[in-house]
Amino acid sequence: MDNKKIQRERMKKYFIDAAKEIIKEEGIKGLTARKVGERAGYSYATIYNYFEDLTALMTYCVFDLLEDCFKYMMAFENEGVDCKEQIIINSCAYFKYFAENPDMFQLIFLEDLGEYPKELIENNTGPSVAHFLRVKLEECVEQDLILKDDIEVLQDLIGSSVHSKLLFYLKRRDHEDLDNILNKIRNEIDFLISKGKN
Amino acid sequence: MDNKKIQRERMKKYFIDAAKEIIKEEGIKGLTARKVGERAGYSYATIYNYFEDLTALMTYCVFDLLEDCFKYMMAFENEGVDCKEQIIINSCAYFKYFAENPDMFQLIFLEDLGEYPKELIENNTGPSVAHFLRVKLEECVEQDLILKDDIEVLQDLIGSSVHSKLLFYLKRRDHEDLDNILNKIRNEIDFLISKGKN
DNA sequence: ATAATAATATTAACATTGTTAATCTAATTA
DNA sequence: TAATTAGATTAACAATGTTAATATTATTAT
Repeated sequence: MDNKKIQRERMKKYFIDAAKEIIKEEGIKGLTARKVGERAGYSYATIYNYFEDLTALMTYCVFDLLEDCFKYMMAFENEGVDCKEQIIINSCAYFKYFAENPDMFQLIFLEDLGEYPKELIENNTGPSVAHFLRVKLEECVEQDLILKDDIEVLQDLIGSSVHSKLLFYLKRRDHEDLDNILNKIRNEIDFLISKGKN
Repeated sequence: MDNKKIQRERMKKYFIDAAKEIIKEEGIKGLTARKVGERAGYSYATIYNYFEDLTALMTYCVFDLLEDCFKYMMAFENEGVDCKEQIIINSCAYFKYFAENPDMFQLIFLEDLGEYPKELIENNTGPSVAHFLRVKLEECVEQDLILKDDIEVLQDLIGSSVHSKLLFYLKRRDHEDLDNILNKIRNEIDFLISKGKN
């Protein structure tokens, strides 16, 4: 009976889609078992036949929503542009995406989701943002902008620069405005890549 | 009637202390109005005579707990040590403090606390960790390790490196162990300060 | 010192929440 | 068509933050 599995997956999807909608419209705090049930067209308790608990459902949402994020980011790829500039553009796009979608940041980086179900990890083979950055840094090596040995550190420092700024911005721990922060990101990447080779 | 104010402050302190204890013992999720009331020796609703709501109480705790953090950090200051090394030691200490006190990280950087009461902001004149880092970087300038113009960027990049690693470590978004991360911090600061001057 | 008043603390109550157990309904199988 | 199973629903629980009504204590006025 493979139909069983198909049906089960379909049911799960109803709840996941409902949850995604709610998250998008009302944020994570707006996500409740009752609302998910209602929107999916089932009773509130039915969820528990398909998901361990609410955070399990949330976890499925994360992996689904991650795709949106990637798509947004990749729209900024531009073959013609110099690779350092491409890294800057992409990092700023990454920042802007989360600045515009704070709940995605919350979900992807902050929410306590326990361990991810392995089912989800296995399916997550798409090209990650980290991977994109690495490819571009390798291009920088070819163009003699940075040293091959520094790729690792630079990748980490650039990622840190952006993530930490997102953290402070979205959690209102500093009071800089968006343009200011984007400038800082630009400056720092420029600093890292220009001074890298020496 | 200035006694009124004194008494009010005292009452507030009872609740703040109770809340701090609970946070230390059971984490932020363990903090409830009922528990605070019980531990402070009052009914659960009395809190609302002294604080707008639970998050207001939490905010007071943050500022109180911040002091603990500073003390811990400053214990690592060592006049004899080279300034680059001092920055590394201090950054690692900072990381370790939050690694050992994840709830402090949650409170200080992640929790949604709304705007801080101005009363608290005004009293917060203690030397911040950021300030300490800046002083040490200025020392590095004097020793010709870095350029004066780069202080800003370097301060930001070092802070970002540590904060972002804390974020990923504490929220289990990567799976590196503590020693590994501390090594990375060391490497990155070393990279930033060694390559800074060129 | 006692009565009136104001300040403060407590209890009761409400609306929400996640989650579980008991019950009902629809589908499958014999 | 009857028996069984799977699935969905309702009812219920305990915990939470918060508010309104009530009780208590402290202050003030007579």
